[in-house]
Amino acid sequence: MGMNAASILNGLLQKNTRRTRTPPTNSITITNSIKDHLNSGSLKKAVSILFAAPVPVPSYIYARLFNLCSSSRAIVEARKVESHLVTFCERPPIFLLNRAIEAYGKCGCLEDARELFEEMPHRDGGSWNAIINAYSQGGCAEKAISVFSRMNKLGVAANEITFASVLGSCAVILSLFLSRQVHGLIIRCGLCWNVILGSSLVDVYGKCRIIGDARRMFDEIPNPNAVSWNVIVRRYLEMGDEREAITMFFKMVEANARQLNFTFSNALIACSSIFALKEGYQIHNVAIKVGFEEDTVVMNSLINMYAKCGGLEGACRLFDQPGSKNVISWTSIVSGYATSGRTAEARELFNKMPERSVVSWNAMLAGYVKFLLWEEALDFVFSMRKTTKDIDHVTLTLILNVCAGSLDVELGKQVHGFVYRHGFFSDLFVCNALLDMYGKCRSLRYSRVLFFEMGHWRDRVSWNAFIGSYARHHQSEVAMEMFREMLWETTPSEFTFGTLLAACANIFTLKQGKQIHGYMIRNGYEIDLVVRGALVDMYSKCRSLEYAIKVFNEAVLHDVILWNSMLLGCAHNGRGVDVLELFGLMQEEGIKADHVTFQGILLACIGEGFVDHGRQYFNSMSDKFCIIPRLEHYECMIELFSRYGFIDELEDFIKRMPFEPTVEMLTRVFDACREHEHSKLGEWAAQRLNEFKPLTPFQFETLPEPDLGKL
DNA sequence: AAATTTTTAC
Repeated sequence: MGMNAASILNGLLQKNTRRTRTPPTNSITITNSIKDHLNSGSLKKAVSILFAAPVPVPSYIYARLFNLCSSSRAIVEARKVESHLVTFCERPPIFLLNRAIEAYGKCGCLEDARELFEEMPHRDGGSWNAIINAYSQGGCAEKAISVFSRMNKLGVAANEITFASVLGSCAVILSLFLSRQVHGLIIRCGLCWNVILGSSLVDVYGKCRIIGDARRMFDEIPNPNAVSWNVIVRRYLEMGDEREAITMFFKMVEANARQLNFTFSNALIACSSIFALKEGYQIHNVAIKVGFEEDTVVMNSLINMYAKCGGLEGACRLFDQPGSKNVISWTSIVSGYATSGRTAEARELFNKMPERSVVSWNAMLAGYVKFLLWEEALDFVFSMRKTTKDIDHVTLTLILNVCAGSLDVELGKQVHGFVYRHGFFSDLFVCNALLDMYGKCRSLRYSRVLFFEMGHWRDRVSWNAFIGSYARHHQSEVAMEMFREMLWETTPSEFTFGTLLAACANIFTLKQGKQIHGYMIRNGYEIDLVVRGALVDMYSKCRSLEYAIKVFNEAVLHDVILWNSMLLGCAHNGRGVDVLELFGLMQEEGIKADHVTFQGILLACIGEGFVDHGRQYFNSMSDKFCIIPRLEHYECMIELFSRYGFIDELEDFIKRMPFEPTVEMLTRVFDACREHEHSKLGEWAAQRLNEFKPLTPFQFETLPEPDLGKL
């Protein structure tokens, strides 16, 4: 302890001076020589000349030396200058020692800074500022604050520099209590008109998520500068109030304040996340007007905004401008195509990328995942693992989504192992994706183990995933019990209610479903379209069609999903005529039917025996509604013809299908033929059934080995 | 003399 480089050098210096009685060197010559080196920026030479001279130099030379040490982060030189100073100046001026503390702080040597500060026989306010700032800049917010409180106890007056550092530290530890106290002190010192302190207060209140106070502080700043505006825009964005972030940006334009490129990117992020294409376009115009269209950050943010807000053409136009192509803009473009479902084009662009980062791979993969293209996604993961060893928490989350979507619990377990081995276990997003995967793969055992292993750093999403796995196992009582358990720890979200209601719908427990509905009303939860759909579904599956209709009618807005819930609800309750009537109303409202709508309609036709109608509706799908009938629609038609004995039509239908009939279809046809005594078609079906060989189960091991564990 | 924000792509 205490034998740092400075003190060793100190000792050497003293020995040196004692032994060799060098004649007093001309101090002016030395000073001039050091000045020359300082002017040409060669710090090392300046310091070595100083170090060789056993005489003090004027204070301003030491000051310049320390400043250069600070800006070039030269710790060795800083130590040499300090040791020279304390050796040859009997009582070094305090302000020079303050410079030394600053230099140590800037070099990140907080221990040197602290030691010097503690050893100083006399300190002034600047010494306190220097050490507090060193701590606050060096990432030791708590230490900065504790030195500040020591300073206060000793009655040393703080100034704006002190407060700026302290507020910076408050913003790191997110202490609202402390921030308010410092705010009080600032007011008492009459410093609240200082722009920097004002902006810092906006910053710290915003970071503590007291956005109202942040805004009040902002409004009190007499002349907000570029940083002040940037902070308020950024804080609104982080609060999720994108509208206000954009509004503040335009206010800034009105106020003629100078923009920073970051302010543009913050405002554009706000536009992206609420799909505000029009506002984004206006911001683009501002960027052109103030000459920011060359700035890479602004350019990339603009490309990203257009790509996200559905203005892909605009994004491409910017992208095609010379000098606009880099990894980030490439990735934005690929992501724009991928997330809008144009995966083939996205992939083509992706393949053309001159350079890719892990984010580029993730963007492409996210596209496959979003559009449920599990096979493509899996192939893509394999080539990703072959091409690069880059992988991050986002990749892992996406791979887990693929596992969940394709119900591949084996691959999921491999990923789980990878997560353990590579230190991703502390990532809540990854762990929640693991929980979700086990839940969707119906691996309740693994879900439970993981959920309890996660202990108390789980969040609301973890609970939702966990409750979801019980719901999927039709254990709605346990799901409800877990819900009550959840309330001790966190607050539920709309997603929770959707999950619980689906669980109730699956096992037809009206009582619990009503409890959840009641809980939501009592606690003032907004019933959004998803939850409303789940409620309609639950009530109708629990045979409370009247409630279902009531919930349906209470909606201000009916989207196609809500209509579908209602249609299917009626269909499941044997109210086929109502289904067809509702379908008419739905079209009057101008809602475009989708494939689920037609499933409801066809089910209604089956229930009512409307064979003609069924046939017409089925044909209208592709003729009028541009919906390609899916497997389930073909199944409905086969059921319709089979149940009502339309065997000739059945034969015609099944033999003209654009794909091979499934085992289930053939079995149904076979049964229908037996019932309606139609041996010809029955024999045909029986023969086709015999051709089916037992399926070999999908083996992950036989695929090219990705071995997620080895990299 | 010194200090505040921000770091764009999943």
